[in-house]
Amino acid sequence: MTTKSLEQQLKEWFGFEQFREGQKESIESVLAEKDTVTVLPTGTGKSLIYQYCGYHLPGTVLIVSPLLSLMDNQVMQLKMRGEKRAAALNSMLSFEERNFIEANLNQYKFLFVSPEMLQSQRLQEKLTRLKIGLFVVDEAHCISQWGLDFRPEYLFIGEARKRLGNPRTLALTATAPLAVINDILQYLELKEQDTTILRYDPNRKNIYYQVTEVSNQAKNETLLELLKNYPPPGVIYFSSKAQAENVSQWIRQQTSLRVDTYHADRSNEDRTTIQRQFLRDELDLICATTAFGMGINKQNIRYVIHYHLPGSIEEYLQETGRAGRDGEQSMAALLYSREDFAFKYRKSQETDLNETFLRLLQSKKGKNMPLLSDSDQGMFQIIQQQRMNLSESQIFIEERLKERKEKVVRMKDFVEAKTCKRSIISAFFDHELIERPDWCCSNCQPDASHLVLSLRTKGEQTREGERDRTLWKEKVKLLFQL
DNA sequence: CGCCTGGCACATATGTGCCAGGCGGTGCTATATT
Repeated sequence: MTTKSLEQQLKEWFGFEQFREGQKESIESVLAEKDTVTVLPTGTGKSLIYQYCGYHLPGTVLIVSPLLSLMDNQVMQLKMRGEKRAAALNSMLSFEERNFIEANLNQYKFLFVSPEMLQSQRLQEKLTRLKIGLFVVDEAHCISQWGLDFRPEYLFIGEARKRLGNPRTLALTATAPLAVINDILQYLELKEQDTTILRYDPNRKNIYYQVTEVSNQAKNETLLELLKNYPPPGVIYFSSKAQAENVSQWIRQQTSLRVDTYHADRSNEDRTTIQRQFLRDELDLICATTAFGMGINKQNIRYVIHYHLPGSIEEYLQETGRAGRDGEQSMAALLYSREDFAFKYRKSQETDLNETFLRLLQSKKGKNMPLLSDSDQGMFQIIQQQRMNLSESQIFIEERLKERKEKVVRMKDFVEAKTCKRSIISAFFDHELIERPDWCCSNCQPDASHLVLSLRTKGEQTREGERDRTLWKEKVKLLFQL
C-alpha cells in the first residue's frame, strides 16, 4: 500500500473529498486481496469502486456487464475523465475494431464484456494470456434474476473466471437478499469463507412507499388521480408491453403530459431517443416494462408508479429506487389488484419442461426439440450441463418453480401487510430498520395528501427555476452569437 | 391464489354440501450471429 491515504487518492483521481457509504469498505477489501460482494443502493457510485481499484492494481480490470448501453456509458464516462485505455468488447464493433482490441488487450486498463462474449473460446484463450488485476461482475443480481431464466450464459461466468486463473473478483449489485447472494457466490464459484460480503439497506429514506388496493375497473381513474397530483418526471411500470402502450395512449388523451413508452419492442434508436428526452426533461412520463431502468442515471425522477404487481420484492426495490436519486422527497405508488397476483402467480408456475419434454431430452433426439419459452432457457441449460436424469431434472424444476412462486407470494404478502412497509423491506434484505422518516409508507401515514401537496409546489418551483435557467442560457447564447 | 363450476354422494325424490379441476385482462427481461 502506498503512503498516501485512500482519501487523498480519491481527491487526486476522482476529485471527490470523501467516500460514500460502502465505497471505502469495498475498496479496502479488494486491496486486501479478498473476493468481494458489495450490495449498495443505486446511484451511490458503484463503478467508482472498480475504477479506483483499477488504478491501484497492476493489470486489466475486466468488467462483465449485462447491457451494451451500460458498457458504452461506462467507457464514455472513463474517456471523458481522460482515461483512454477503456473499451467495450461486443457485437456492436466492426470486424476490424474487434480484431484491433483483441490484438491489443494488454493496452487496456478497463475492458467491458457481456457474459455471452465471455463464453467465446477465442476470447477466453486471449484473456488467459492477459494479466487480470480485477474481475468485476456488474449488476451481479442478473446471475440469479436472468441467468436462471433466459440468459444462461450468466451461470457460466464462474467457469470462465476459473479458466482465467481465479482472478480477484468483485461482484456489485443494488439489491440482493440472502438467496441472491448465495446464487452469486455459487455461480461465480466464490468460497463464502474467503469472500467479503458487504450489504447495505436498499431502503430509501426519501421515498414514500404507497400501496393502494384497487379493482381493475377503477385502476385507470386512480392512476389519473395520481398523475394529476404528482409532479413530473415519473415512470409507470407495467407487466406487459401492450398494456404500457394502451395506457400511455389513454394518458395522452386525458392529460397534457408528455408521455412515451419504453419496452423491448421499441427499436434501439427509439429507446435511445426516449431516454435522452427523458433525461433532458423533454418528457414528463415514461410507460415502461422492466426493460427500462438499468443504467438510467436520472437524478430528479419524482415518482415511480407500479400499475401491476412486480414479480418480486427485489424487482420492486430496483424499480422504485430509480426515484429521488437527488435525495429529494419522492413517491413510490403501487396499484394492486388481486387479479395481478393471480396472473403473476400463474405465469411463475408455467413451464414447458414437462415429463414428455424431459424424456425427449434424455433419449437425445435433440433435433426435433420443441422451441422453449424464454423463461425455460436457463433451467434447460443447467439440466443439460449437469447431465441430470429424469427424476433429478424433475426435482430441480420443481424447486425452481417453488422459488419463483415464493417470490411472487412474498410480494403479495408485502402488499397485503398491515404493518410498516419499510420495515418489511428492510427485514427482507436482513437489515433492521432503525429510524423511520417523517413520510414512511401508506401504513404509517395513510393520508399522504400533505406530502403530495408539498411535492407539487416544490416541483413547480424547480421547473420554473429550470425554465429561468434555460432562458438565461438562451440570452447568453444570443449575446455571444453562439 | 381464489373463485366458480360440475359431478358426485347423501338424504330424500328436490335440494344440500363437499371436493376436484379449471381458469383469470395481460409476460417481461439481452446478447450474439448471419
